[in-house]
Amino acid sequence: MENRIERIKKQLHSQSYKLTPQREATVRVLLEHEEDHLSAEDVYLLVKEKSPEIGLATVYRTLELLTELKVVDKINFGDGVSRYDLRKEGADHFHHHLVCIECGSVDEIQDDLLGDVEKTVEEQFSFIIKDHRLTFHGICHRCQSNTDEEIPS
Amino acid sequence: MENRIERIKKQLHSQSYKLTPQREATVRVLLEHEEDHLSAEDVYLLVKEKSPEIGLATVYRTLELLTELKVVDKINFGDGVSRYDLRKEGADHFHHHLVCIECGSVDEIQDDLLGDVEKTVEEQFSFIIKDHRLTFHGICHRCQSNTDEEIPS
DNA sequence: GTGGATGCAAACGTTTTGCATGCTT
DNA sequence: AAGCATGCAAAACGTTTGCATCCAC
Repeated sequence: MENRIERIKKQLHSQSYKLTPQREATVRVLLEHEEDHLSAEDVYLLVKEKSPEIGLATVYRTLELLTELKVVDKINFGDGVSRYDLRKEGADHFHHHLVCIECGSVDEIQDDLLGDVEKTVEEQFSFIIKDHRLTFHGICHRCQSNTDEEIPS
Repeated sequence: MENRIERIKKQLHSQSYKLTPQREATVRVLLEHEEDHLSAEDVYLLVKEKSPEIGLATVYRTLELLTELKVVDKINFGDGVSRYDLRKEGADHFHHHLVCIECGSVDEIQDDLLGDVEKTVEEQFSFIIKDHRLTFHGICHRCQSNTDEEIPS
């Protein structure tokens, strides 16, 4: 935790940005909710719990900055809001997502499933891949067992 | 062209929706611009050329309806607008996209690249895949040859 | 004291909604 | 006459921006 903050701090400094208290509070929320896929508003509300004076615009500006630095990835599951997902330590590719159309849950796949596919695409379409987004929509394992129960969000 | 309209008409009727003139005009625009990735506003402006009395809300409502019927797929490339992409005839999977970070162009890949990957995911994560979204971000073949020219959008 | 960072409120662009009107059967 | 579909305008929503203030060096 602390060393991840330290690393992000260095990354900011290397581009002459500072890790202000507001930025640190935002990063901490992201670290504490690594498994969730928080929207800017979600992050704002969580940061506000510990630092009530923070403004929504600052959260947006911080998230934008972190996206530029590739500390987080901005992703959109089609529900009209952007969500922010911390990059895993040393991950050179963006992980994939399983979105359940029943309960709305989002699970992550860390495995690099696209190695071969990317090689094919680069050769066949002369396209130099810099990043990717892969999301599967379907029914998660939890909803398969609880077929007739409502899953609260 | 005409038979594709006919098929969509039947699909609407089967769910007791009508193919009104406005809906038909919208579908025709989508068919005529199958390669593009039009936003709702884009569609609206194009429909307006031939049917100037149409309202933007109707276009939105039509696109929503077509999305429900899986005639089109709604997709978001992260620029804040939803785009609508006709499903290819008989395509059982949604095609993939190559988004160029230089010139903003969007190319399509019709090949089913994910067969093996999906099998792995379904087995390994007990997830029943209903749909997918795969987008690569990188440099398209045109921008690789024209490295120092500006490509107009 | 200078420059970046912040908080607030206003502005913005996209999408949705309410409602009165219109069309079709 | 009933019910869906439409057009318009207003509202809603997420996000960005302008600006005065603040803070760190």
